[in-house]
Amino acid sequence: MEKLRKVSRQEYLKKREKKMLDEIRDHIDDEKYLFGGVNLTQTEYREIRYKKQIYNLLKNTTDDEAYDREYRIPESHDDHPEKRFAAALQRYRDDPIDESRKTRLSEQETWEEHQIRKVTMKFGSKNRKRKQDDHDFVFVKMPDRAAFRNERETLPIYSYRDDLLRAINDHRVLIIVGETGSGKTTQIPQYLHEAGYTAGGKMIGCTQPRRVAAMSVAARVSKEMGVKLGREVGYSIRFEDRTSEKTVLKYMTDGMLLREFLRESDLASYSVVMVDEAHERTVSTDILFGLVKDIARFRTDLKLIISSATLDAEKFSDYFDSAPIFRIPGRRYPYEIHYTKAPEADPLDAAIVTVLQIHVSQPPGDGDILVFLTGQDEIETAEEILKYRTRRLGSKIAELVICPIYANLPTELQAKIFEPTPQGARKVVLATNIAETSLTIDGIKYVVDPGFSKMKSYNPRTGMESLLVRPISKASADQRAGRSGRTGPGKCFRLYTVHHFCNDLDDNTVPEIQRTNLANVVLILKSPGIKDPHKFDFMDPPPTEALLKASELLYALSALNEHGELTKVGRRMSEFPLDPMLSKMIVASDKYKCSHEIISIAAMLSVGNSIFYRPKGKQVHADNARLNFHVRDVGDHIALLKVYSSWKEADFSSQWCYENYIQVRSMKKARDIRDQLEGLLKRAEIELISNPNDLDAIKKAIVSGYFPHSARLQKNGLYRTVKHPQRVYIHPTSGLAQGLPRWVIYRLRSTCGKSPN
DNA sequence: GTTTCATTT
Repeated sequence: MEKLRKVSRQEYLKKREKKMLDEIRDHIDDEKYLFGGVNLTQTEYREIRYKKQIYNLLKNTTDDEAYDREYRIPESHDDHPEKRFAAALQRYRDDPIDESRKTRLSEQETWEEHQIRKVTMKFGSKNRKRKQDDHDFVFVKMPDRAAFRNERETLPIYSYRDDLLRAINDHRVLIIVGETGSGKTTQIPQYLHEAGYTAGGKMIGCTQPRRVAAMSVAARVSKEMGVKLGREVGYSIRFEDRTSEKTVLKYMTDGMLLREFLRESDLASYSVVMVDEAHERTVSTDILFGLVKDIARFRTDLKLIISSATLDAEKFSDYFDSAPIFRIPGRRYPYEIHYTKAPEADPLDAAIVTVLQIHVSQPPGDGDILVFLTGQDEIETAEEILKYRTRRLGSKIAELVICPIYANLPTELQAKIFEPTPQGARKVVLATNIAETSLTIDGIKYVVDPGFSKMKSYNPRTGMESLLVRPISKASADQRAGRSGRTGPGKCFRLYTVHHFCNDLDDNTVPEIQRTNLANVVLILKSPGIKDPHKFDFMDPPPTEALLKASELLYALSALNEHGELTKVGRRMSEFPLDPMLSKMIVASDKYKCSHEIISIAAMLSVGNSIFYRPKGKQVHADNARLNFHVRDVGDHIALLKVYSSWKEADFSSQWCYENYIQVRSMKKARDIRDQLEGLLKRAEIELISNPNDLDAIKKAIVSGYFPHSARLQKNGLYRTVKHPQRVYIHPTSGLAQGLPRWVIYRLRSTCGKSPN
């Protein structure tokens, strides 16, 4: 009975999908353009063939287990952190400003003072001593050259130099465990160079997950070696290649090495590849693992170094056929960890109270406070409350300088966290995860960790990505704690219980490759001729269904043929470092003679964050400014194009951006991406043609990339996606929110929709 | 009915 119902529901869905496809055909005059030059009957035909292929694939994987593998989709947490945050935010917004609540406030005041007095009691119990990592290289001051030799020799790694070189000589793959501060990133490549691994012009490549890291480490090493940056020592990141013929030590982002691999699939110009910060498990590092492991099998002269933080060392070793592990101690200060005795009902409130407690009970000037919060909204709220409460305490306490920091904060405001704290005051830094790995702030002694962060997750069933507030992992909690006391011993206040830490938190954060849309990954894996991404040697395989979903999308975009092989279109698409739907859009623009406009749109869309600046208190002005770019119900893509061309007409002026509530940084990034895309057109055999007035042509090109994300207006005013029966609605900030066109194409988590008519 | 942690090619 149960089974029957299931099957009939599937059939029902299938029928409905077909019906919707039929309806599309009825509503669109030019049926060719909606499906990128393929008429519908053919699409249906392909769909059937593709379903068959998936069926075969599944049959070949044999075990149902693989198919049913647990998807790493975060389940809704029992106590709904999001709801709790939302409620807390609301409460605080209503709270302090309202005059009629004075009685309640004075009660709160008494309570607060009471709390502050008993501060030492509260965190007295349950200490756990931990060691602490010392320094990254990003903001290290450069001493003069004469001092370098000495300084190099005082690094912890120096005493292991000979053993290390012997181990590398004896093994093809070596796992190196060394905490930050051991000097591995700067020293190992130099040791290898001194030992002759760069003879014959071969390079030593060292990958970093972040651009700044690659740049600054290269700068540091070139100074240590006394050579000009970009000559013997260089770096290679997107938009900037500072290497030359002479370069032997090359620092680069992991994504960059991946792109290089697509051009030179045996990495012949390298004698050593060092994958640094491997524990961060970025998608690029994870793919590199598989590729590099494969290369090392036939290139016996290639040395492989995987360097990671302590926790996963055995796992890395297992993956690389029991490669030996080499441990190097770091240079650390001790830090204490304090837990709460009982769980906190309201993490934001607890964090604020803790900050005030620390501030009042500890002498000013002994160290600053770092608080980890989940996002911009929460940081802004916390800032308001803290300002309000410290103002009320007035001269009873020392000054508290509040510094918010998150990636989307305009750069000039970000600089504030690096300003030294004034005499007699204390700085409290309210940060997102950005302070966990990407930047280090001097002078932090106290860390307040409520134990949550926002995480991207991908649901392969619906093809939807979402951002959820989730408890962090143990590794992440330790990383946060380690941020205390870079300058001396520190303290970390965890706003949860020891029990929660030990029993509820995962050991490690789920690797990104298991919670992301894999379309791009599959396209990359297809290009060098890896026959089956399902058989790719992932260290942590992504869910089978996510891979299938990705292949299915690429097939629909005609990047793969019915045998799962890369087509000509697919090859042209893979030239672009973009999401496949955007790449397809560009490839299609060749046909519609509007590549000039489409690459602008693609660049604007692929700037990670929003182009529009919407500061608190000025939302109305910002929204009005944005409306200037929407001419009637023309769609948000066209609006983005207008933003870009207006900026260009204004000579790329920053002033213009301020006047129009546009993020300068995002626009500059869009311009960089656009320039790069323009350069790549030739490789993909696309002509650069401008056709700014034919909006229909532009829309057609967009649709041929984005048709898998189309949704149709229903009678009740909501939209329903075509591919999966999923209810969606247009974000109120979209230019289409009022018009409600019959059809839209959409981009998830974003303010973009557009009508195809 | 009003958003979005962090990265990267």
